[in-house]
Amino acid sequence: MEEVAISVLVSSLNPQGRESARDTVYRALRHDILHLILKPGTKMSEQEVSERFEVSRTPVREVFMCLMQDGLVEIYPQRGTYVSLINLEYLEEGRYVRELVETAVISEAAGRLSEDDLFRLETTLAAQEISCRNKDYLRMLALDDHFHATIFRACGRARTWEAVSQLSHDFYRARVLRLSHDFNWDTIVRQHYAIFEGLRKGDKEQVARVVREHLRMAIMDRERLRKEFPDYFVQP
Amino acid sequence: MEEVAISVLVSSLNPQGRESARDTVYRALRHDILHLILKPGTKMSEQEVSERFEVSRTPVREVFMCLMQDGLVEIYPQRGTYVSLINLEYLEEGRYVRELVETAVISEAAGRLSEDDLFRLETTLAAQEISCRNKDYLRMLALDDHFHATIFRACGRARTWEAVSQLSHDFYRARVLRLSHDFNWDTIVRQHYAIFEGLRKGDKEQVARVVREHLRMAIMDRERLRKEFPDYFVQP
DNA sequence: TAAGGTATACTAGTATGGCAGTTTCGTGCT
DNA sequence: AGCACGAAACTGCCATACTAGTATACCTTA
Repeated sequence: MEEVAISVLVSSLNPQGRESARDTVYRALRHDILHLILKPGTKMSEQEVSERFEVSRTPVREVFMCLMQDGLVEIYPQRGTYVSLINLEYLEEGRYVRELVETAVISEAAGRLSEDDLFRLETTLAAQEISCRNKDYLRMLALDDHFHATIFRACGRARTWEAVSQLSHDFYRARVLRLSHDFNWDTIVRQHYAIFEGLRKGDKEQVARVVREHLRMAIMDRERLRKEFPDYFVQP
Repeated sequence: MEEVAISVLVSSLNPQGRESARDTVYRALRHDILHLILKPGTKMSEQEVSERFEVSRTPVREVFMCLMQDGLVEIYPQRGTYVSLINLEYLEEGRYVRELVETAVISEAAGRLSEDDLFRLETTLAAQEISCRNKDYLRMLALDDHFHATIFRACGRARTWEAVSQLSHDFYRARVLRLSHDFNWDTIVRQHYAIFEGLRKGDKEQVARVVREHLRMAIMDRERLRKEFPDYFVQP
């Protein structure tokens, strides 16, 4: 059921439907990095990955390049490729831009969504409630992003969402990191409902306010995170 | 003297200083596509490119991948790779996001720039006046971007600028296209001066207003462009 | 024992060849 | 003349071999 997140992330790889070895490896590694299965700072050898996926080094190499462009790995020629560390400055930058763009886009969307769009959002909300009850946090995270992505797409801003997401990789990883701890997803679901209602009623003020609140809530205690996982972060 | 633009564009390819064959080809092709030397819709064969740059097909392949991620080419497996057409929707989307982000960032920057930053901006302005007098339009374009990039970088938002630029490739190509026609760069330089003054005085209102005006001015007559270069654009 | 230099085992970068699709164009048949 | 078929010439995809640069462990030497 990871497809919710993945379909958003990859999408633009192959104009046709077919999936190359490259796409497979790219999806897998990207997923593993974003979900901290591959921990920041880990060394990734082309050889090792090519053996794990049973492909040659060529597609792996290309995947590494893409991941570097995404800012997810760093390649040091003749030395090695490493999962990039989480950069708190990048994190804040991503969050800031997202707040900026999303409040604007969502105000624009208020009252303009089609019945179809609203249905999609409501369905996602239902899924969120279930996942929340089951304490399936990773799926919650995916659905959270899916909710926001749907709104962007509904206003014809799919590319904007992708660009903003691109900038928010460290934000995402930090959110995953925080999952191991507490955190009340109830609040998030409630906020989503508030956004949904605001969108339906067309209340620009409300949706902008809630979204801002929603994203600011995600400003977690960074120092604590850094204390707890010191070698996951770049030192300032 | 293209370095002004290029250094901004590439930057993050190689953590070290050295440049691989891949980087060279990437830079060159990217430049050629953005400046319409390679026209939208052109077929690009791996073979042809590898011969032109006297490298093997492997780095060329990798460059094609990167360009696809940038949205500058489209790869159809077993058929060919083509320079992507300009999409007016993407163009407007890029312009919209840029307006949104840049007005916010620049208001934030007002009154907070260091002497060093202001000096850099003023130097760029001087260069612009010269290029304007010489009617060196391509350099004007590069300097225009450089001016804005400098502001972003000065507020520690370099990555934001890159992400926004990424989204603005079609916007950029359209600007290049328009260069062949009229257009009063004087106005642009004057606006830049106004921005500069506003930044120095710390007048948030002024800079935001001018930037918005500045970017809206770039809303060119799209229909005319499409009429004139019909096969450069995707049909809606 | 400690320091320095060298050999070796890595790394990523590049070149090349073979494969499997797709397109194109020429040939032969109707 | 027009249409269908097939061969050939592309395309990108992947595997493999080789090059060159880097880190490290070990051995030599002072």
